[in-house]
Order: sequence, then structure tokens, then C-alpha cells
Amino acid sequence: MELGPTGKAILGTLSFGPKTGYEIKSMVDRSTRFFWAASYGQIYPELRRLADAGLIEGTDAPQGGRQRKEYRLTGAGHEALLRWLDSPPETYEMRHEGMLKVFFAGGLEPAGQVQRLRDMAEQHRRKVSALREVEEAAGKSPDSLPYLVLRFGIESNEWIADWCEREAAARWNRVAAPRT
Amino acid sequence: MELGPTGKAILGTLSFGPKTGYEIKSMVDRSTRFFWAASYGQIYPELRRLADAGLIEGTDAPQGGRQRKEYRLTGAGHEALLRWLDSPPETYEMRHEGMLKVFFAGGLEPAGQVQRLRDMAEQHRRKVSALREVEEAAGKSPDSLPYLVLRFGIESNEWIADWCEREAAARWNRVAAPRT
DNA sequence: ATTCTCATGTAATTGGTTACATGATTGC
DNA sequence: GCAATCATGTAACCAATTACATGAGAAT
Repeated sequence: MELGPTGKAILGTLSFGPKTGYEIKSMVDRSTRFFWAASYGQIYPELRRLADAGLIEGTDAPQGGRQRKEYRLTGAGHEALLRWLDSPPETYEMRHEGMLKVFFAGGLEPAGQVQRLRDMAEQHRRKVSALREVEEAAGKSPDSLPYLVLRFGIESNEWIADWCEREAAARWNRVAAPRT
Repeated sequence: MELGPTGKAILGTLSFGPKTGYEIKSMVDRSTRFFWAASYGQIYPELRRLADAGLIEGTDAPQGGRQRKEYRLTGAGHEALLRWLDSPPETYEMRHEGMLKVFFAGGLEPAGQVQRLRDMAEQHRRKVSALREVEEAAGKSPDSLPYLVLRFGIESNEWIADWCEREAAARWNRVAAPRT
């Protein structure tokens, strides 16, 4: 069976233990979201498909009168996860509107061009803050891979923000300042 | 009129001069593709929509018996582009399967975990090579924004590759080597 | 002759978000 | 009593890729 994008995230998340669709969503939001998102509209239908394919198993586990279905990996699901993990990656895509604006910003005045770079810097700084909050809430665990990935998020966004600020300053000096 | 993702790329590309759908595609592939892609299946229908909305204008410009339609910005299109350019960015998304694998790689042996990091490094090194080829073909033009963005692609992918190699080495020393 | 590049377009499918509908439990 | 959180799910819509169908001109 071919694993779709959201299926990969679900199997991976369930490898940390049984979860409901709701819990999967909130775990994804707190961890992989900045490079691999998933919405309810993808998660619930995909849970059903994975269950039909025998990779996960759902059991009713209501709390009080509250409907609740917990899913866990089956043997086949665990194998599928390992097969996927143990192969080189394929997908790497980006949609970065800030960069696109910089690319086409030649029609703006120098101040506007520089502003687009600063916007980008700010956007990435905000991302750093958000990830740092996750870090504080979850605590630092130097050997864990999820923590490694979190650090990647923090450090890469920091690098990008620094880069944008550096280039904004350089551009301001070269292009705008000499005219004024 | 709300500008869709591909519409933004089209208007921007046309701001460098009139182009056919085919030319737009190949320009995007050589420039914004690494952070903003577009396929024929998006471009041609979008060209029609933009023309219907009066933002671009298409004129038949066949070469010999070869069908060919050249589009250029209208006044309204130019304004729409500036309006979009002159506002802070929204979209910033990633789909990074390599990172996702690292995140869930705890079930692999240490050698496998490290290998996933090295895979990522290699993937980003390849991206650097591809972008460097673009750089050589196009030449360096220090003041141009498209060139600035290209440098961003090269330098950021280099940073990521370095990061992955550094972390792969660190992890190998801490986790794997002590055991052997 | 054959392949490559230029050129336009559509159809099928996949992937994804957003908004909606519904309802129970918990904490203030 | 009310808001927040837990919980499941669907429908409408939007975005995008892939593959296909077609054909001319240029280069080898």
C-alpha cells in the first residue's frame, strides 16, 4: 500500500502510542506543523483508510458519554512505517510568499524593497518565538529526535531572519542611502 | 479581485515583459521554482482567468504556422501587482519529508537515524548544485533582486546541509560510537 | 528521418483547507 | 450558566500535479 502524505504523519505519530484523531491533530500542531501540517479534513478520512488497509486499529474508548476512538498501529502498520522510514526522502517543497515578493519587488521604491526583506525577517522571528514556546513547554531533551527537529526549526528560522536583516541593511546602504 | 497563488507568479513574471504561457513556465522553473512552483495545469487556466478579469491581455503572435499567444500586463494588472507587492506576506509553508523521517526515526537503529540526516544533507547539497548552475548560466548581478533570491536559495540550502552533517556527526559520536 | 524544443490546452486525480454540524465534559 | 476544551465527522471548495492529446519548427 502506498502511504499518502497525511498517512505518513499519522503512522509516525501513533508510533509514540495510541491516540485519537483529535490528539493526533494537536500533537502534529505542536511538533511537525512547521514543516508537515495536517487538518481534520485530512486526518479523519485517512484514519478510516489506514484502518481499512489494516495498518491501524481503532477501538472505542469513550470517556463518560463522550464519543472517543483510539487508534494504534498494527504489526503491518509498524512494518509500513519502518519501510517508509528506511528509505531516502522524496518530497521537499516550499511556498514562500515573502521571497516571491522580494523577487518581484523591483517595481517598488528602494524603501519598499527593503521593507519586504524586513517583513520576511519579522515573519521568521515570530516563527522562532512560537517554536521557543514549544521548547519551553516540552522541555529540552538533548538525545530525542523530535527535539533535534525542533532545534532545526528554531535555528533555521533564526538563520533566515538574520540573513534577511543583513541583506536589508546592505541593500539600504548600497541602493537607497547614496541617493538621499 | 483576489489573486490566487499562481496568479501572483504570473503577474510578477509578466512585469519583466510580455511572455507566452510556455515562457512563463520555463522562467518560473529557472527562478522561483525552489520556493514557488507552477505547472501548465495551473498556468493556462489562470492566464484565461486573469485575462477575463482584465489584469492581462493576450495577443496572437504566431511564429510561422506555430500557434503562439503572448500576454502582457494591463494597467489594472500592474496596479494589482503593486497592491500585492506592497503588503506584508502571508503564505509560508513547507513539506519536508526528510525532516519528518528524522522526527520519527527513533524506531530505527542509530546508524539508520544518522543516515536519515545524511540523506537530508545530500538532498540539500544537490539543490545547491542545481542553483549554482542557474547562477552560472544567468551570471551574477549584485543589485538585482532575482539574484538576491537566488543567493538566498544557495546559501540557505548550504546552511541546512551543513547543519545536517554537523548533527549527524554529533549524534554518531554521542549515540552510536559509545556502544561499539 | 528523428529528436528536441516551442507551444497550447484539458481531464483525471490527489491533496488540502475551511467552514460547518453536533455534542459531551471541565473549569470558572 | 458560560466558555473552553475534547471529540468526530462531512461538504464545498481550492490548488496542484500528472498524464495525455496535438502539432509546428529547428537541429542533427
